[in-house]
Amino acid sequence: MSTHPTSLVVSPTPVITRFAPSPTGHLHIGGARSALFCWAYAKSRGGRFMVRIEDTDAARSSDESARGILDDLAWLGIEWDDGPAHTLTSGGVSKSIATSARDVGSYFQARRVHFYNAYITDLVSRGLAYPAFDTVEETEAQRAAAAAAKKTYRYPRPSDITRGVHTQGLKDRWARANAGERHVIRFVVPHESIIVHDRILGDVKLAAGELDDFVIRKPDGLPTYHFAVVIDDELMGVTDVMRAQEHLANTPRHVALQHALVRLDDAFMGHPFRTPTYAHMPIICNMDGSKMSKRDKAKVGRKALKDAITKDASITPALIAGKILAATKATFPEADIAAFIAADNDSLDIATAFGVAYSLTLPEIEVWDFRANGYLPEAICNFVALLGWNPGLKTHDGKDLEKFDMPFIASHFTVDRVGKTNSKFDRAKLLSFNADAMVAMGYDALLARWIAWANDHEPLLGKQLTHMAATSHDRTMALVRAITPRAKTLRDLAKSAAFALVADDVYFFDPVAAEKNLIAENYKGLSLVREVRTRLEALDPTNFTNDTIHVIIEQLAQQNAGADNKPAMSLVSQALRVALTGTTVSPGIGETLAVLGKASALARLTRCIDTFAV
RNA sequence: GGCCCCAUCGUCUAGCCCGGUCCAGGACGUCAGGUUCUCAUCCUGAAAACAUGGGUUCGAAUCCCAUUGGGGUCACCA
Repeated sequence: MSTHPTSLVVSPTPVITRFAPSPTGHLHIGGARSALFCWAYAKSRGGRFMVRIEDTDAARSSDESARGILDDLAWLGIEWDDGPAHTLTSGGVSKSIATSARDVGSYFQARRVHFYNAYITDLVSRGLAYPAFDTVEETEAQRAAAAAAKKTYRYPRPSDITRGVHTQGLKDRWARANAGERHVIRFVVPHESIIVHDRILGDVKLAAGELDDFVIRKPDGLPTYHFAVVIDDELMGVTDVMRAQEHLANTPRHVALQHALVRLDDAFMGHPFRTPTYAHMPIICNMDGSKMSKRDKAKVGRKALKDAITKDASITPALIAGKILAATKATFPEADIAAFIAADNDSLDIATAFGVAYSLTLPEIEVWDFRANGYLPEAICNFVALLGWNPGLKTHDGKDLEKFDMPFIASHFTVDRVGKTNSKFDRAKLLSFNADAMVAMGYDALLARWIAWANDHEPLLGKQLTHMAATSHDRTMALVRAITPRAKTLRDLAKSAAFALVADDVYFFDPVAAEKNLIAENYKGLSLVREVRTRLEALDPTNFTNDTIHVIIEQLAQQNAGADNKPAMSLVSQALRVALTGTTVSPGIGETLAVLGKASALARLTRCIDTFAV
């Protein structure tokens, strides 16, 4: 764990890591962990952490997604030194990131096409890349034929192409391409085995002949992922690549490209591309072992839909569309919904809209989901850091150290403590971490966070809380203290706080609870409520605290002790609880009263008495 | 299916590299008690794992091999 002091001296180049998301949706929780580890590694080595937006899929990428991903990263506290400038605004506070990024050109790949094209041209001129004119249908057909014959499909190198030779065939192809014919550019892979030295997995060898001539530039002129990554990592000085294991199989392509490429810029003209160190991290899975993906939302939505249809055959796509329209004002064609049910599409939009319309809880997959549901960034980072890594330290009482903050991760992270095995994402444990984090920050901070969260995600609640905190701060703090042990997320907080947030004259008396605790035994409970009301009325409003109230309640309980002389605490408190909240569940009865305050408490007791008095 | 990676309680993991201190420790969850005015919180305790089979060795969770199982990847997506 402790870095050897010499290692810093030995390593001359500063560490530069990067997180390179594709802006096609929200930040995936697995991506968040990748980013966290890259960030932590750079920080632990005094290096720089970079974010680059891989928007080379013109059809699926969007600036909105890019902004969302950057915002989620910033919210998590994973701040990049290099990358797009971004301002995080949360709870009315703004924070700017990447204000002194290195000047290495745009951090959006779609704006770096000139770089890629220069290197493509160079490769072609050296007989290491060639235009190919196959249609998508043709290659698809060949692939299908190979699959039918149970053979591995590899793109066959054209006979007019020889690696490293600028053949006449290549010249002809280039002429056709320049004339405007639709084409891709393929890389002429070397016939040699490639070894990836992985810092987590060890040496991973790919035999010669396993790679085919893969595409490095698409018909629209944009580079493929493989090519853009290799060019940019070199040009941007990336020294260490850390990413999920799903990328392991791509790495030989990248290494092959690095071996073939040389720098074309003045400062480094002719220098061969360097191979960064690689570390492939285990994958984060669902509890059922499958890879955690955005499609899981569709799966859950579809299952609920199917269950509903099984129960009630009259439910049709048209009916569902209507209900979605009513709930979300969004319109979906019946055909799309039918296709969704039949698993012919996995529309996230339909799944989400369906979830809203049918009050269905979809699994949290993206950072945004956790954010909206009231998880704390520090809890998420802490939890996610433990998926595939741990500091290997003990607490003072000998237990495994597993609660820590971002500075700790930044100073203690080492690649050699990253594991090799995939992990399952256990929400129950995350919830536990989140609950602990809420307590750990202290009630003042928690209130501020709760309000900030509510302002962003539940504006009405935010207004209510802001008003309450401003007008009666003591009662608000009492409320937070009372409900925190009953909540695991910021969103949960509102559930336990509902009794205090509802108006004095609208909450509903649960009939069963009222019968049992107020009316039964000849209105025993109600008479206790009357008695409490009389005694509370005598209290000074400024002295309406848990302690003073508790004394009064205990006295009354003692006076109503049963034959065994045990105070009738349960009798009194349950009667009061129903009177004050309409239900039998609330924080301690003294706390409940104190949170409401004298005026509100008396009003509620009066309303209860008026409602049930004979 | 080809190629690649992986394998400790239900889950996250410590231990493995440098065999003995491990009839395997912690955490979450579960269960049982306790505290308690309800619900929670909190406290105590319990059940719960080295995938299987071969080696190597005086000795294997730790090293080697095979099997089985799981995962990833095979795009003009990234």
